[in-house]
Parts: sequence; C-alpha cells; structure tokens
Amino acid sequence: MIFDPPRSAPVLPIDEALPRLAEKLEETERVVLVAPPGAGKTTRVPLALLDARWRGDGKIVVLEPRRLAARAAAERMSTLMGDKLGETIGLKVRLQSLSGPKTRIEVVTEGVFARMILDDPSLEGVAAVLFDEFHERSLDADLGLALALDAQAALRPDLRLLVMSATLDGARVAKLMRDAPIVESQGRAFPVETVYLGRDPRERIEDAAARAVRRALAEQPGSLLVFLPGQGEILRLAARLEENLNDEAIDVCPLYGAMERAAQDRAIRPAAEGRRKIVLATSIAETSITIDGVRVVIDCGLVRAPRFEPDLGLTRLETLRVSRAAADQRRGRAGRTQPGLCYRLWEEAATGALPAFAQPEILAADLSGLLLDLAAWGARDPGELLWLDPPPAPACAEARALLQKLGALDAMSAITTRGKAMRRLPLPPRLARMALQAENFGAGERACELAVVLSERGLGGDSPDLAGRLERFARDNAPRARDGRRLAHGWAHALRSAARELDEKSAPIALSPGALIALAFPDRIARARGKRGDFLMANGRAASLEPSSPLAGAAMLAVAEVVGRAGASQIVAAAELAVDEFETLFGAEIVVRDETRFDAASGGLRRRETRRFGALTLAERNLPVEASLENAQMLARAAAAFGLDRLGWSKAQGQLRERVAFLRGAFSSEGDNPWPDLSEAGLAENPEEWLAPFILGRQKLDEIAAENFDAALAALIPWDLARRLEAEAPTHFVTPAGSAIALDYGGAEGPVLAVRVQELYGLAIHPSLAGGRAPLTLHLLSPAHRPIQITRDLPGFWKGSWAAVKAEMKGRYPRHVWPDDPAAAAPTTRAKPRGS
DNA sequence: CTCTCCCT
Repeated sequence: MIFDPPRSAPVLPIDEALPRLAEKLEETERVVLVAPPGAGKTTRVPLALLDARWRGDGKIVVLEPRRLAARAAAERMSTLMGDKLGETIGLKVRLQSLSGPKTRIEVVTEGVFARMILDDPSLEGVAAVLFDEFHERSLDADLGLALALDAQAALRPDLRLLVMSATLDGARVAKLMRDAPIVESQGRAFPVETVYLGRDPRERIEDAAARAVRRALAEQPGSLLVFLPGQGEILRLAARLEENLNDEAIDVCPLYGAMERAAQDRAIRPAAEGRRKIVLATSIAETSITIDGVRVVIDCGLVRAPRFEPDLGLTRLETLRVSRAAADQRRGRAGRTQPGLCYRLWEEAATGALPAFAQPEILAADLSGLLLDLAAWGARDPGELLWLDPPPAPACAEARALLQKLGALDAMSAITTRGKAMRRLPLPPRLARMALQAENFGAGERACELAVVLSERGLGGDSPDLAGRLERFARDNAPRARDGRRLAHGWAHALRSAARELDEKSAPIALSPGALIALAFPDRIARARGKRGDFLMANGRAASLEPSSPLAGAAMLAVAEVVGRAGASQIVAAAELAVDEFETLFGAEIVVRDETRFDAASGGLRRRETRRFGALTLAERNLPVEASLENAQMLARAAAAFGLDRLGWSKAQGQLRERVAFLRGAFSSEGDNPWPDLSEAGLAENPEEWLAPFILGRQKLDEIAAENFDAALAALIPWDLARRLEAEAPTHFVTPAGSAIALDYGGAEGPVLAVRVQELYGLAIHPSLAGGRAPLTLHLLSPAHRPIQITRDLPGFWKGSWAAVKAEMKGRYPRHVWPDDPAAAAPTTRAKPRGS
C-alpha cells in the first residue's frame, strides 16, 4: 500500500510521481529521482516508501546536507504521521539524537551517515538510504554514495539506494549507479520576473548593490533579500544603507554563518507589521532557509568559495562568479509564497558564460579526512571506489603525505593504530592528532576547547590571537559558546578512550595554546624576521601580522590559519610559542648541521653550525675550520673554480709546467705518453687529487703559496720523469762556448733559444729536444742582441744565408770574429782584443 | 575582493 497523505496535507507535484517511484524500487535496488524545488520530495518520498515490501522491518535513512534541513524535514514528517519526533521519525545530527524502538525513518546529516556506514559497512537494520539534495555535491554526500555503492555490491545486494536531485543532470548519477532508472517529477513555484541591471566591473559591489536596493525600494513593495559574497561586503553595505535610509520604516538585517543563532532567527523572521525588511545574506540563504514576505531578490552574482592548494597544504578563499544553478536558486527565493522579482547585477548576455553548476566540493577540498576514512574502509586508493568526480590526484598526494607525517598511515598507505585512534574523534586529522598528543601530555580537555575555537568561526571573537580567543570563549555565555563548550566536552570524552587504547602516555606537562597549535600545524611554526610583524614559517612561506598587533612582537608563533596569496599571506589565527616549549616538544626534530663551505666573498673556507627546523634557522655560529682532507678538497675545488693560474705560482713553477706541456705535446702521437697535463684546464679537472693533499690546513685561496705547488708538482712528476725532464726539456741550453742560456718554452712555436750567433760557432748539427723529436727554434742575435735570423735548420743557415749575414756583421762589428766556415770555427763570446 | 558554507 502506498502512503496516503492525511487530509490536512496539500497535494504536492511529487504525489503524482510516487507510484512510479515505488514501482521502480520494487524492481531494482538503485533509482534516481529528479524533482525541482517545491515538488515536496523531502517529506513525501520517505513516507511513501514505508509500506514497501522490500523494507521488511528495516529503517529508511534520509540524508540531508544541513542540520537545519534535517531537523525541519524530521519535524514535518512527524507532524504528518501524527506522532512525536523520536517515535516513528528519528533524527540524528551533531549534538542531537532522537530515535526509539518504533523508529522507521531516520533523518541524518550526510556527515553522520558517512560515520554510520564506516562503522558498520553492512548497514545492519537499514533497508534504504535516500540521498536528498544530492545536487549540492558535498564531500560527505559523494563519500557516502561511493561507500554505499561499494557496500551494496559486496555485502548488501538488497539495500535500496535512492538519489534525489533538483537539477536535470540526473543522467550522470544514473550512469554511475550502474544504469539506474530515472524518475522525474514536476516542481512548483510562483513566477519570478528577472531584471538585469549590469555592473561596472570597476565599481565596488556594495555601491552597485546599494543602488539596486534604492531602486527596488522605490519600485516594489515587500521585503528584499540581497545576496553578497561575504561578511565584509554585508557589513559595509549595512552601514551604508543605515546612513541613507534613517527615516524610513525599514530594518536592515545581516545574515551569515558566523552570527549567533538568535540574530540569524531575527533575520529570517517576517517583517513586523507596517515595516519592510532588507536581508543581506551570503549563500547561506540560498537553500534550507525560507524568509517569509520576500518579494524581491537582488543577486550580485558572486560567491566566495574555499579552494585547497595542495602545494601549500592550506585552504584559501576565492571570490567566483555564481553558477547558473545557484543564480536560479537565488532567484527562486523571491517566488516561494507569491510572484516576485529578481534584480541581477550582470548583463543578460553574460548569463550564458556562467558555469552551469558550482564545482563539487571533492574537486577543491582538503582530502586528508576523506583519505583517512577510505583507509579505514580498506581502500588505500580512491580509485577502488566509484565516484561521480574522482578526488584529484594532487590533493590525494598531499593528503596522503600529511597523514603519513601525522603517523595515521604507514608507508604503504594502510591505516595505523594511531590512525584508527584519530578516527574515533570527530575532528579533521591535524586536530585529531593534536588532541591525542595533548591527551598524552595531560592537556586533552584544553586541546578540545582549542579545536572548537579553530573549527567554529567567530567563537571568542576574531582577533588573530588564539590565546585571547580561547579565554573569551571560556567566559562567553552566548548559546553558541555554550554549545561549543558542550561539544569540546564530548570530544574530550571520546579522546580519553581513544588515547587509552593507543597507550602512548608521556610525562604530563603544561601546554600553552601556542604549543597545542604547533602540535597540529608543525609546518606553520614561525619565527620573527626583518620588520615587526614579518614571520617565516617552517614550510618556507612568509606570513605577516599587523605591526600593531600584540602578537607581532613574539619571537616565535604557532600559526593555525593564514589568508591571502602566497606572496602576501596574512596571519588570521596564531598564538605565541615560547622558545623553551618549542625546544621541549620539537627538540628531536631540530636538525643541527655543522657545515663548512667556501665563501666567495672572503675567498676562504667558513665553518658554521646551524640549528634548523624545516626552513627555520634557529641559531648559527662560526667555528674554526678543521684541517681535514675533505676541507682541503673543498678549497682545492674552489681554487680551480677561481682560476688556478691566478694563484701564487713561482716563475720557475710556471716554466716547469711549460716544459712538461712541451714534452706532452712532443710525445702526443706516441701510444704511451707519460707526461701529465699541467695546463690550467687540465689541472682544474682533478684538484682534489693533486692539490688537496698539499694544502691541508690552508683556509684561504691567498694562503696557497709556491711551496704548496712545489710539493704538488713533485708528486705529479715523480723522480724518473723528473730526470727525463732534465734531459729532454732542460731549463738551459749550454752553447759550444760553454754558457748556459735559458730556454723559453712559453711560445706557440715551441722552445726557443735566443743566442748570439757567435756562441754557436762549431755547431754543425741543429740542436733539438725531446730525444731529437723537436728542433729548437733558434733566434740568432748580433753581438748587440739585435735579431739577425730565425731558423730551425742551423747547418742550412751556415751554408746558405750566412755569407750575406757575415758580410753585414763584419761591416758593423769589425772587431768580432766572422769566420767563413762557422760550423768548424771555435765559438766565442768576446770581440778580438784591440790591436791584434 | 582583508573570512564562504557545512559537517562527524
């Protein structure tokens, strides 16, 4: 039998589709229901399924995205059933659980369901799961559906899964659900006229919205609902309107999430008799909340949304254009109870360029909690489950890395004992890890209070100083604060049993708020640097505080939250971290590095000891450089890079290198060339080998002196080679006249002997080096050392041009000997004695 | 455009 609505219930568009839906669910375990807002699906569908045969005595679980929506749906169904909430209809949301032995339908939030199925994958006692408002695509709904499909395939083939969505994109979900049939229903709403006002992009949103408000007030009766991206815009517009509208019977009511519940209720309540209301709201008013008497909606066309940056490991806010689906939803708010009007602050032609749907949360969220849950499910990789949009790989990688750092996953991505303990707390992984550690130190209760202040916006005020916020939160008597304290207390209870199981007790110590934050966000421990208010975090990123903030003077901070772009991050939540507390908690992770390096500015080695924590340098000092081979090698490498020839070689050492280079060249065509490469480039190839052992204890380039090179060269040219060197590339040539003349090995044309020609009389063969392989280049000089001739063939010269040379020389130097056959003449260095 | 919303 199909549920028959009581006579008091109005006929709703969904009623006509209910028989078809019931029939499909008889035939198959998976169905998609597409029904626009106003169709009445949330309350009618669960009741209509109560009598289905497949239900047996199992429960129907209905998922709602928000607590408010869950409570409202449960209450309406209870009223229709004519009994009290907690009897046939149950409710389970955070801080509230109402159900009993008679409960057949249980309305839960998506987060509660994810917990339910993770704890009991076979969903014992559950006959069907209904995903309401699935088009909102929250992370928990996507996760819940993936797990439910997996559980159905493996454990519960009889489990009914019904996805209900307001948009017409049901086909994709149906395909994901192994080609589930789609049932469609009509919606119902009053007509809403749309007026496009456009907006100059250079104009501030508040200015454009203020103009639209004045126009609407003049043209239309009734209350107004204005959609703005965030709290800042709402408060600025409220201030502006209150200045301009002082004389009229108009109430301006801000409405956003961080407000106290009572103030939210005032904003939602219908306007008082004879007055008009302007509600300035974020996207909070898009769904779930109906404000009676709203005839006009003004939509600025923007929405602020979080985006997780995997490479930063943090979430920042972006202001985006609203999606077409959300814009239509906003417009629909004007037609809930009567025909209405919607002013849009963009051009009609621009509507087509808006994205069709908002981005599903799974594509832009921090996935650390999701991956931990999946690991508990037994899936080390999200690819093992079915997803409408698979979680993106970079965010998965970041989440996995974080969970491994927190000790929740092992290297194989399997969940650890600690990971299981963390999951017993209803907290994101970082905060769960912090709470567990704090409990081990005896500070669990305090950690839970901090977790509440960090996750419930606005509690304890909005100053960046979390220590102050924690104190104000403890004294605050507002309902939200009291709820928050209850929450912290509940978490502390769960924490104690989780910690007992894990058994990692340490000695009790007092933990400051800063220390607690540091346990959750060790990568955001920060140190002051430069200007007051400038900090560097352990993850290498800069972040700053207003210099006027009292926290700005701290030496160290533990940062919980930053906003803004990478280059200009503002700290919005942090606490001072005492240095000794940091040392106690993180001493084991501080890396002490004793590093000697070459310092180009001073041209020498420097040894520094640094204590580092991530990117933070905690302390630095200079130490005396050790006289080790390793350091000598470093200096030798630096010398090669600096340019070896710019160092203090003696002249003799230079000539030695030239002589060796000459021999190396002379023997180059022979197989086994024993001569080393002593050119600057050749020596630069292995300075650690030939130079380092001979500069032990030297610290600066200008301390490397000729004596070091002497020793180095002696090693490069061992004794037998040195002997050959003297023989085959001597420093001097001894002339027939008996004088030793230095040879020049530096020229490009080979070794050169510059000698007065007279000294060579008696030399019949051309002198050569390298065992006869290389003739000397002779620069023959006059008695006054003027050049006469260059030759590499002395016998040829004697026989050839000597006659002409001799004649000229005789004329110029008549007192010297100029024989006709110099090859046979006696060498001389002197002129003939006067008068002989 | 210097804090969206929600949830265990």
